[in-house]
Amino acid sequence: MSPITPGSRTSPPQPGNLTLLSTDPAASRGGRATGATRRPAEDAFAADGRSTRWADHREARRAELVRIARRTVHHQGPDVSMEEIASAAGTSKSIVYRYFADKTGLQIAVAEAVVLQIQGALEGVLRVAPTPREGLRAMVAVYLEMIESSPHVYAFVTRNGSVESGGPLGHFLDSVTALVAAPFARGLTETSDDGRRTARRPEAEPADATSARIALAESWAAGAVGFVRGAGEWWLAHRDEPGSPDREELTVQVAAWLWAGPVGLLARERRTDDAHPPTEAGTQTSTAHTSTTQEDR
Amino acid sequence: MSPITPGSRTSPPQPGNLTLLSTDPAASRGGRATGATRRPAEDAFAADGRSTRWADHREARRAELVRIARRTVHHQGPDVSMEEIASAAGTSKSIVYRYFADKTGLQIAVAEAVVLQIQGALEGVLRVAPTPREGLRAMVAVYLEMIESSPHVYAFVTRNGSVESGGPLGHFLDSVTALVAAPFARGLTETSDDGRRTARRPEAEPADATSARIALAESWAAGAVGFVRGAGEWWLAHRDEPGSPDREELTVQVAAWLWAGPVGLLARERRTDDAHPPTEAGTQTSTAHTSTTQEDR
DNA sequence: CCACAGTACCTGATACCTTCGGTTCCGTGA
DNA sequence: TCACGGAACCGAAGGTATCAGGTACTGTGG
Repeated sequence: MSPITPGSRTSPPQPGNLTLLSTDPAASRGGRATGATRRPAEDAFAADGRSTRWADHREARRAELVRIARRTVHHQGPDVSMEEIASAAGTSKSIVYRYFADKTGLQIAVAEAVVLQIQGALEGVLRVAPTPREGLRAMVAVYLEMIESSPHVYAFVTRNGSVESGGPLGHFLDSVTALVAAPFARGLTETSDDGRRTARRPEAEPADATSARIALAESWAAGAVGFVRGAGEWWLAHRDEPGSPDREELTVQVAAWLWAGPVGLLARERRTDDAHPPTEAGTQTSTAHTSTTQEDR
Repeated sequence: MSPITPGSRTSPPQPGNLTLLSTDPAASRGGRATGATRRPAEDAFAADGRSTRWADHREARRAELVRIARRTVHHQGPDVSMEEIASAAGTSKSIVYRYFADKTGLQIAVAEAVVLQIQGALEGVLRVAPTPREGLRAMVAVYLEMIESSPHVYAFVTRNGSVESGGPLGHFLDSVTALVAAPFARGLTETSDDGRRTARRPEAEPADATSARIALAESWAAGAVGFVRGAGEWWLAHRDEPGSPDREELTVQVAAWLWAGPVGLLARERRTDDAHPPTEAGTQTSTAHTSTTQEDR
């Protein structure tokens, strides 16, 4: 492959922002020299053209590498080495390492691309049928479609390389969780389950209650994503066995479960008791206290 | 540590069978010389004393290594190398590799130990309060207790090394899923949600309907485990933030969600419609068909 | 105003280091 | 003779260093 000269201005610098969910601290691992730190455009000094001239080229090249990595993973499986990816890109490892700090950086970049695509698909569906019920079903559908259409990329993106990558889940699942939590948290405050606004708690809510409600939404979202993940991976492994549902059946089933669970429960308890915090502690709160693990023996 | 000579008969050879869920194909990876293949007791030849002499020593040593590995992971984190584990055991890598085929074999063995422990704790709780509702709560509680008391071991056991390890989930999650699916599948056929027997479909059910019901139970179990996993890992990462619930609150919440979801849904639809398959396809079945991923571009 | 030297950055390659999973070999002891 | 146990060894993979180019921007002298 001939070297891409910066003057050629090959492709437009990739749609929207790749920094979705940039609040994540480890997102900075994505690229070592993305330019956000040393771009002199906002600097006091005038922009040195020798520095700025590579900006869009870098972006394009990086996106290209992400694309190639994704394709390679799709074909070769999630265990591809960096050398394989580099040679698939017609270059050598050092180039890849120039754009991504390490392998998890590349993984994060691929995950961001996939999340962006999921987000797009989701928005497309929701623009057609914007009921919350349908939104949930669309999320499940999109997730399962993705998992089926490219299980290798899914595995690559889902896998968490080491512990020290911020959260315990990979960034992909984190992003998806945030994607799911946002409308749910909104619905938790504003809308009822039939889509009509009810103006719950319009004002004068203590701050800790707010954060508790947000935490509630996030924990549910994490669990819901986990549910879809678990059911999806189970299905991926068992879908050839007799009696296993096909994707659409599973989609409907999982969406129904999730819908009947938290959303319906919240709607029900809101209908009956509003001041009561939504822990639904109807049963006793005594934990098992079985002291399950004694690792230190 | 002094070498354990085979005649010493140190510890009893670990309670019950370690071959829990031995239907799993990759469970044979657990140990290269566990004896299932070359134990001469069932062989045509008479038991050679020189061979049988080591049998219990092997078992004890293996269990000891599992214990040490677990302890080491608990302290050093899930990224310990085999050499670290070996030196923690006061020996060298080759010994470890004599008892475990590879690192995932060791991982599986540790996972089996943990699952065994979870199972024991679960049975203890259920012997006290054997209602299904309480069973679900106990499962969630045990899982979250484990995840909290030793996140490193949890991470070690949960992580799936490569793709070619049978299922996409690690054996730990597979085992836990089976653990959860079993009572649920039983309850799906026999008991109602209030614990009274209803004798549903006593006979003359087509075989495919049976397998479909089993698949339904398993998919729900996989999803439920995923839900607990997702919520638990989210909680592990966010529990220090304001508004986050403590473990007991989360336990109650998650159990309520899961209970209200599938179990309540099944109970509800059983109450209304029995012949109708439990997909609850009240809404339209048209999938999104957004064709989310095009990896091959 | 313009050519030329210098500079800043990129590309691509090869060799190298380190870590770690896994294997081989050999001595030893019951 | 058999298994044990240690230590050296191997190969793969992530990641780094350094090299030789190459191209466009910048400044300065004629």
